[in-house]
Amino acid sequence: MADVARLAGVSSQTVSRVANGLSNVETATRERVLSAMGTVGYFPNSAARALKTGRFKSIGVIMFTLSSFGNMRTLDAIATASAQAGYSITLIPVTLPTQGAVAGAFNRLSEQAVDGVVIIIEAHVLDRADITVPPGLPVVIIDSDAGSRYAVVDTDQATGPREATQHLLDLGHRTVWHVAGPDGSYSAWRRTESWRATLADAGIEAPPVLVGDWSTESGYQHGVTLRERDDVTAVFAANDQMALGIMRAMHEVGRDIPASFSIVGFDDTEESGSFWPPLTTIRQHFGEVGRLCIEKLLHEIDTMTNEIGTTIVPTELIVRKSTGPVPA
Amino acid sequence: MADVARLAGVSSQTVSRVANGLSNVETATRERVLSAMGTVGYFPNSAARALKTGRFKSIGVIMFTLSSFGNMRTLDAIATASAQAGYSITLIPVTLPTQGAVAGAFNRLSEQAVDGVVIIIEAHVLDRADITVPPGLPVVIIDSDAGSRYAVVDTDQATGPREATQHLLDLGHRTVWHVAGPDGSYSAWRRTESWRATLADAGIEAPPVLVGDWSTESGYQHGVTLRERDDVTAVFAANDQMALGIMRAMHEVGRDIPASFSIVGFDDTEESGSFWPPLTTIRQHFGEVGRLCIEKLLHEIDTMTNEIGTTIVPTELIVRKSTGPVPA
DNA sequence: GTGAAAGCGCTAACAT
DNA sequence: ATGTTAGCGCTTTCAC
Repeated sequence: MADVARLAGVSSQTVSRVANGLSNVETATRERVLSAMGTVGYFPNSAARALKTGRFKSIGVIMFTLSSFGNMRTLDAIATASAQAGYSITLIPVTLPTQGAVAGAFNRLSEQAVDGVVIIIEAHVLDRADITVPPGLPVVIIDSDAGSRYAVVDTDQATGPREATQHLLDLGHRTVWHVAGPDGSYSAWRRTESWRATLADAGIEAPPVLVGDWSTESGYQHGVTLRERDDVTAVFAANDQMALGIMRAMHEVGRDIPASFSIVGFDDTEESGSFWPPLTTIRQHFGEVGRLCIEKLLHEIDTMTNEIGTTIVPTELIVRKSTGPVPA
Repeated sequence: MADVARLAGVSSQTVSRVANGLSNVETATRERVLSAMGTVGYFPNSAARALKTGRFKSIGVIMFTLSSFGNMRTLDAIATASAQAGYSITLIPVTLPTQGAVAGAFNRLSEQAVDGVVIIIEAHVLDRADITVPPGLPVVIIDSDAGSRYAVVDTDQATGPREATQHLLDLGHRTVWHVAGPDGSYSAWRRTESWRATLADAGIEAPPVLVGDWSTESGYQHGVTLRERDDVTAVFAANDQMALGIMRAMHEVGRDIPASFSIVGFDDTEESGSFWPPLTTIRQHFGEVGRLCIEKLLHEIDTMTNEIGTTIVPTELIVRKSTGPVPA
């Protein structure tokens, strides 16, 4: 910067004004500074700027694993929305979902060069008294029940499973089995509860829950169990990957879908419509979640307020070919 | 920091030493400082530290879209490897693959708070004279032909397609059709070239290439075309998603896989083994690519050297159930 | 419209 | 083992 100032024959102050696009610089001076910047190859040093202004123009994202369809889509939307607002994204990965690892990530948060944080950790960790977000740091949480203490953006996890279950009941199935997400996942828990409530409303006792881990493989394992039973005609899987695994198990023994077996998934991934048969599922709007998230967070950052409360993003039932009337 | 120093009755220098875990501090003093930090609620200011040291402890990642299986797996590995080395990841998304957008991202690079950059942009953009990485900034590029000017980590894109094509020829198929990735993708181009060369080596004239865009939908479209022709018995698809779309098109008209039609994909996603039928494909080791990438980059950062040259990560042919002998 | 001075919070270098 | 000094590159404040 000093070089630029010397070359342009102005003070470093004026250079700063030009760099920030302030108006009170004469056009001729501005030109001179700009060209000096060019020849010197000047770029503002973000550390110095951040030190002075206290703003980093960056948003931190805490997440366990990127390798889940939903997280990735959400992150994509977050990155896009942030970029539009001139913020970059700092990834703060938490390798292990252990208590210590999460606490560590939260503690390191304060020394991170970020103006605010989005937390995508599908677990009840924020309920723990020993894990707290540093005070004064704007935060938005995705898929959490912490709406009473933080700003939360959440997908509606109740309506979708209800629609899925009801859709199957309407087709004449006597009951609907459920392959759930892992213990400890808040989303998984709510999908299970909604499925159970829907059956209860229909006066049906819920069959035992089969607990998976979101993976295709765990879906397949449960599918192998389910295919042995003639009385299982309909399943609601807590995500599309497990649904895919279940369908594979059915195909292996020649059980036709949907003639002898119906299944509904959850997520609606890019591929779900091309599974065989194309999967009936609940579409989540991950992009919308990410967008709203950043909108909220930027507002918090600008106003330095804490926007407590939950924003709900709805889902949609997408009926394809994996569901049909109960077999005769 | 000054507060901590005052409270602990030491100089700010000693506080700095404690904060950085240096050894030359008496245990009693360290304790005192540590407790003072606790009561004050002290956290080091990364901007000030960066300003002084010139190191940001952050690695930039430039990428087009997160929503591709490979990119996301690579990013996951990059994030994990970086975290282990104490670096965070700054995402620098390029929303549009236009020339201007890329140039813009590269220019902004210099004012970004990063010590080095990983570029995951599957296109020949780096060949353009007008797009250059700021000099002095350590860079590693993934899947590129720029190995003569930059450090590159690349998946072997030749062997896999050759194995895939040869696998199909060995099964007795007279020729192998190819559904390719989009024009402009370096990976797609190399897969196509390798497929063509393998056919040529077998004395077979290559059928016309069907150009897709990596999406399931584009695979489906080409599948609809291919299923009309009785002479098409084997296809090599440039990724698993397009393979899935092609299989769907075949299922729709009742063409049995692999009895009347064989297909090989590329990538080996989490789901590919659960497609129906389970997909024969070429496995890419995205995690390894990401890991090597960071290893190289950190070395560049530490030594401030430019490690020109390409590191190749091999692939594997995974034979499942989507390929079989040519129909009689 | 422009410049001079001060200081953000930290650490490298040197002194004790 | 600890303290003192200086300065990283920028912006804010105030003077002109």
